[in-house]
Amino acid sequence: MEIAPYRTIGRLTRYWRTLRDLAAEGESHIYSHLLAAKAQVTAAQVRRDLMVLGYTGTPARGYEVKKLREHIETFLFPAPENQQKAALAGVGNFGRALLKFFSGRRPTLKIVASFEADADKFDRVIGGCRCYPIEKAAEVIRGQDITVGILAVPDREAQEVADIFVEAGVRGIMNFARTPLQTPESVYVEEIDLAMSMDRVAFFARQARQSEQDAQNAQNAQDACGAGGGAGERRAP
Amino acid sequence: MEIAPYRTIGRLTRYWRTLRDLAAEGESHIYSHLLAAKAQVTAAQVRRDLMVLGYTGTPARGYEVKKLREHIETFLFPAPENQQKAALAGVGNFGRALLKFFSGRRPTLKIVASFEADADKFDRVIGGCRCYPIEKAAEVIRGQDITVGILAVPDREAQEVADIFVEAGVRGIMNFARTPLQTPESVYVEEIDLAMSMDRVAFFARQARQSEQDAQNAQNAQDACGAGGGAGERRAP
DNA sequence: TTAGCATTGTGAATTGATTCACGTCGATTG
DNA sequence: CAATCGACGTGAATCAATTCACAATGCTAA
Repeated sequence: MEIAPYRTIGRLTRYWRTLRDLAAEGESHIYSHLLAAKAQVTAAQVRRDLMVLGYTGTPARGYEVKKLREHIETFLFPAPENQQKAALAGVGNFGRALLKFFSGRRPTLKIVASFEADADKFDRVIGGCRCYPIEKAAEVIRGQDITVGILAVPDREAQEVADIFVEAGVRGIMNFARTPLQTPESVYVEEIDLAMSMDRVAFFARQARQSEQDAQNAQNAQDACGAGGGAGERRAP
Repeated sequence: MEIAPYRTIGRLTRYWRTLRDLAAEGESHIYSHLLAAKAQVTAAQVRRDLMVLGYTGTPARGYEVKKLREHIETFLFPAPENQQKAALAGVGNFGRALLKFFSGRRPTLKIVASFEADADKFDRVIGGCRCYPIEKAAEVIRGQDITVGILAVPDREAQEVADIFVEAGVRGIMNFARTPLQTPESVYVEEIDLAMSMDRVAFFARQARQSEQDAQNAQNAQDACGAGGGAGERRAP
């Protein structure tokens, strides 16, 4: 079941984008360390990641941009004729922004339907796709063979909608609600908890500030009185 | 510098939310395995995470909801009087949605300013905070002592804005652009690459579908001809 | 008062991902 | 044509995070 570590899959899409840009700039070859620099990882990481593809570069020229890109595409994306489809639940502020954000942009996955509990929004076309009442979800998902679901509903509704989606055949979910979902083993869930990310950023930012200030204070203390305490840092004489 | 593994910090905010809900329901105590169930992790994980707090429960009653919550607050959040402030760059569809999403909701961190390159938006109040031209960013950030930045600008501008932010004193960044940022060691960056997440969800969804279909086909093949091949699954007689 | 029990806190083991380090290869150069 | 060089692929080592497993704890009930 595990074809490749999940972080590798993520990085491959970044490499793919970089290769697209490189191709646009007319580059024909690239070395692992240059690709690494552009993706902010180490060269060894790149080489390790690319092992899953079965494609190999040459020591002299590195990787062929065109070929490597094709291999990543073959590995990551379905053939265009069976493009995957996604549906979004919850057409609030955030849901609408997601619809606009993803519309057009992703050639590999298309959002083809949205669902809402609020009757005001039914049948309107928002962000390029029709909005159905949530009761029709199972029907639409089965009818259009939708495999990916995006949950932008209020926290308390997330699990319920997820259950409907999974039952109807969805096998991958992006969950923007802050309630971690319970789903069968076979369903992949990407939890995107922005409030959590925010708290974490705030925490580490505060810590960085703190340690800068501490360093500053230590500096001042040292400047003020020549004889430092027992536990302080050592400076060159 | 490393006070706790970064994943632990993230989970602590989830525990905190759960504790808030539990308190609202009038629960006074909770066991690690129940907290774990609500946060979708293992009991051992919860206990390990809580070690960083220095608070300890009792074998008989588990953790006191009120006290544990307070300890997490003390650990994660600054005192109310020096609440942290954040600024958002890029007031497009997505930026606006983020402003609305975070406004009010986060007591621990407040978005107090937004920045834009597009002159049409200057001075308007969007999502509860004033929109400044990006040129004023350094000044506003220093003036208001903003420590956290949220980047919702187009990919190619992200690095440039990040540099301005960091120079002005920002020490934590949420980056919604798909270009990984280069920043000094001391700045914490949370890369939120939605396109990457989307690709990954699509990939694993496809894989799950595939393996279900394979299983289905294997099943049909077995049903059709009684004598299975050498490598097939065994079924109970 | 004591035995029994479920739970905590944590050292040790495990798992999974990343990095190291080196044998190999193919181009280039003198 | 042989020597040199730099980059690739990958087994092994390292590092970080999670899970295991068990001694210690303090309640409950007889």
